[in-house]
Amino acid sequence: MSNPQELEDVTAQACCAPLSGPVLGEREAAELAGVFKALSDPVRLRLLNLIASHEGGETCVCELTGRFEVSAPTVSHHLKVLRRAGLIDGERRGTWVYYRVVRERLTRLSGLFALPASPRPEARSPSSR
Amino acid sequence: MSNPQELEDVTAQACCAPLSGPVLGEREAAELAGVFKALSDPVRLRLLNLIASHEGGETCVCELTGRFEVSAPTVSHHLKVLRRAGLIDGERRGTWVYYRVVRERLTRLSGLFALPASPRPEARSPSSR
DNA sequence: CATCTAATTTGACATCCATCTATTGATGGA
DNA sequence: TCCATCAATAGATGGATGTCAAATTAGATG
Repeated sequence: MSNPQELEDVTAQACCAPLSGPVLGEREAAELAGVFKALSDPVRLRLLNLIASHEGGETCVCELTGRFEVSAPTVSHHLKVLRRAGLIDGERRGTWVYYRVVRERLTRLSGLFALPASPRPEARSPSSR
Repeated sequence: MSNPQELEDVTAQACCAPLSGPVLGEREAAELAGVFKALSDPVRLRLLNLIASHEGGETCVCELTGRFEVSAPTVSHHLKVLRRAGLIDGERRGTWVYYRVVRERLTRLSGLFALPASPRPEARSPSSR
């Protein structure tokens, strides 16, 4: 799961500066978009939620399949997508596989939506172009 | 743009509790996923970034088209998607249309990725099932 | 009213993606 | 070694989505 060559992280240096910060380059935008794409599915969101809120910090896949209206392979697929986005990481222990969230990743995303103190509404110059 | 019946907000009560919080219901997950879907495109991300970082707090569409490798109708389409997700709002003034970010929306997203103090790693009960 | 420009909508098309069934890989017990 | 179970992969398919060109709407101006 955390095997280096098995699944490269497509979003290595994505995300950091807030969305209201300096202009996003094409590359950063693409990487960031990848993370959000991973979060853009209801099932994946619920999977992430279950894993993140599970006591012990990790969840067995066997606890996830059957809890959704989709088949086990589909759950597996979604876990893979979350993993490729760097949001979770998995580890096999005997028969079962356990997933946990990548804390730093979630923490970083949080900062993305920070906004500056004020949008200076007095500066509303209509046709200032 | 902010015309009530023109474009209903599909994510009215989406998002609030952190992803690590109480279990996400199907409906909340679907609504939240919608917001992330809106953020899952590089062009949309750059548009949002430009609007959010523009001085005066708003940006004329005329400043956005031509700044991308996509056509004007496509930019318009993406702005509509961001609008439907409740991330931006637009207003026509004379010939031009101006967009601004919905601050509270971005602020709320920030809280989503908050994590509890510690995942209690000692509680790693392998096959507690 | 005619016309020009800004922005959006429409319709078409190619690609991507979530889902399933069937199969394969991995682990552990009889 | 054989089999049962958990998890992931492979391949197929229907629906969603990003894109564009062309048409349309909305204001401003002559």
